[in-house]
Amino acid sequence: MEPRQKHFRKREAILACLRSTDTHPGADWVYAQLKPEIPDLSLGTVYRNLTYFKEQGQIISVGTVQGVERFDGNTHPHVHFICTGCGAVLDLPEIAVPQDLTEAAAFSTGGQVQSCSLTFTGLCSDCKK
Amino acid sequence: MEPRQKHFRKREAILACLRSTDTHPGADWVYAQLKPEIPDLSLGTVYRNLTYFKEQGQIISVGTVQGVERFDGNTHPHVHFICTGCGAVLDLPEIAVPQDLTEAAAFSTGGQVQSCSLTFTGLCSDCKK
DNA sequence: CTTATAAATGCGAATAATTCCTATTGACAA
DNA sequence: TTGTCAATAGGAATTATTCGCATTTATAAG
Repeated sequence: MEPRQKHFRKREAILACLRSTDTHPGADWVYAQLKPEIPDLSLGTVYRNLTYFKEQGQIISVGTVQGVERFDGNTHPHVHFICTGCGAVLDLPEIAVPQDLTEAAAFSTGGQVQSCSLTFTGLCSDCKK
Repeated sequence: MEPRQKHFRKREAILACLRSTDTHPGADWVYAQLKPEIPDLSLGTVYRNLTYFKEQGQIISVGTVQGVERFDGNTHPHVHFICTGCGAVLDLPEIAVPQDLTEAAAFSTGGQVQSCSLTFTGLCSDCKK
């Protein structure tokens, strides 16, 4: 089974790579993952497409951790935990974001709320030791 | 009334500047504010002290907005709204963060939770138009 | 008073993540 | 074949942030 258009192979590979992991990686990690199988991949293309997908709402930005922006291919609303020790970003699927808060925020600002992010920061179980 | 120690005037001025505003500024804004009254202030000193205060827990980082890290002198837990149009960061004092979530997060990760941040993103009332 | 020490700072260089520029390529339609 | 337009590579450029080092200041010690 061939990929439909060679033109979009890299774009699709970048999205697929991001969706295949739960490490919430940065651009350089995605690049390093794909480079071996796509030798002529450019880092600029990774940045360009991550920005593109983010604008399209197909991925989200978890924020900047230790200087690099981290992404998440899972757009379903969920909570994150960021370890200040090792820089790991974890999902906390057990914790739900109260859904009425977004309406309250929209009312409070008088603007248009597009997304909501609840993030905990601290030391993961490994770095805690 | 003399400042106690000339040695700490700049450090104190940086903290006071951050606490005097609700704009959640970045390092360059603080520098621009203080430079006229403290002509020999260095941008490096602003960065150095913001990092220092952040480590001390006397200020918090709101996150990176359009490439620059934004700070908040108000360490009392509260919710933020970030406008993707103009880059403004607003407080949403009407919205409370459920306090039991932090315990749930600590239990869920098995680690040590140090802080919690709830942030909404969208367009402010001005940029909405 | 002099000396010593350590922290805070200024200044400019260095770093590193991200963006920008330009030529090239691939897809597709006329 | 030709034209057009989006996607890309490659590397240069940008820019926020950090680093290195000499200098200044406060404070304590001799």
